[in-house]
Amino acid sequence: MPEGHTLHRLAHTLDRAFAGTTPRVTSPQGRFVAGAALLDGRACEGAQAWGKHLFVTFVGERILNVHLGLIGVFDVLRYAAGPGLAVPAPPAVGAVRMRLLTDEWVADLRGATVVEVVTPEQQAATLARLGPDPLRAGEPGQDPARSLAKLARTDRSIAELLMDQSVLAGVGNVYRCEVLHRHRVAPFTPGRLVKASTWLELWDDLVDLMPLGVAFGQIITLPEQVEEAQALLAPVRADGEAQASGEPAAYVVDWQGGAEGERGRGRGRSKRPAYEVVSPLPREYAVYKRTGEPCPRCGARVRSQVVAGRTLYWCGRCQRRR
DNA sequence: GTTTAATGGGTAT
DNA sequence: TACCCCTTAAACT
Repeated sequence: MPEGHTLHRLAHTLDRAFAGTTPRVTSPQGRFVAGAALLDGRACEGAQAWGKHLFVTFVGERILNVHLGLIGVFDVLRYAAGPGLAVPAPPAVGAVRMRLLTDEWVADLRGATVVEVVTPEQQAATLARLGPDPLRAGEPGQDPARSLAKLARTDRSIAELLMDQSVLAGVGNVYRCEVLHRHRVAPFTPGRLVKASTWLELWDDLVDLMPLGVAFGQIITLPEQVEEAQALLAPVRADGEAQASGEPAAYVVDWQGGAEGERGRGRGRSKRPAYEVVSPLPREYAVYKRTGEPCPRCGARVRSQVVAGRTLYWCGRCQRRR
């Protein structure tokens, strides 16, 4: 279920699980056997995400590149309470393209559109094609002003531009619908008519919102939920130990929630292991997937339309073009 | 048992 | 704009 927040959370979890270890790398399903052999038995140096692209680096400049696409899933589970306990690894269920395994952690990848081993040069080429990532705001090159020149000379709609990863990296269909609604932006406004200030407001909002998505493992955009999520994070952010550890504070909730690693209620013959992310917040949105229902702000019916193969949702009244 | 939808994106037309 | 790839599970028959 991948927008940028999913990949950044995953990068962090994989980094915590495998950096500094030498995992076994296999392809139970058999479609990544050659690639897995290139990584098997090599020490893992770490994992990072840019937009929706995930990279796991191994010694010898071998980099695992994963893109989950629409339906890809990368399940990371701590199946043993500690290293060296000789707990049997869980069986690979379903179409597991690649498995990373230590005596403590297992990570199963399914359904991804891109799984390949790349060189640092190839990684750089991929990154060069990406626009700024709100989850990397403040880092060199991650500047929303970069996108303004593109906006100024295109008739493509703002809804389309938000999904263009070379304009903005990491936003997908849910974040685009919701952030446009939050700012009352008419989705079909051509890029050249979007004010620079509006673009920067959208960016700033995503910079605030997306870390909540990372921290809670779900997209949070309803104003009251954003407030609640920020309140839940506040004490964690203030935690001295977390600060000292150098971890991005927004990730810390995942320690306390024990998100990955808690076994949930299995449903019999499921093709995926059943562990659940524990989140205090129900999955609710203002407009996404709410066609015909009332806009939570003005009560008008939410509209939807397929745009270039993706369903766009918006409120016809408060996002009316002016 | 079969069809469909899902928070993506590439390539052909 | 259409079609293709990846996989699962819920919603249909």
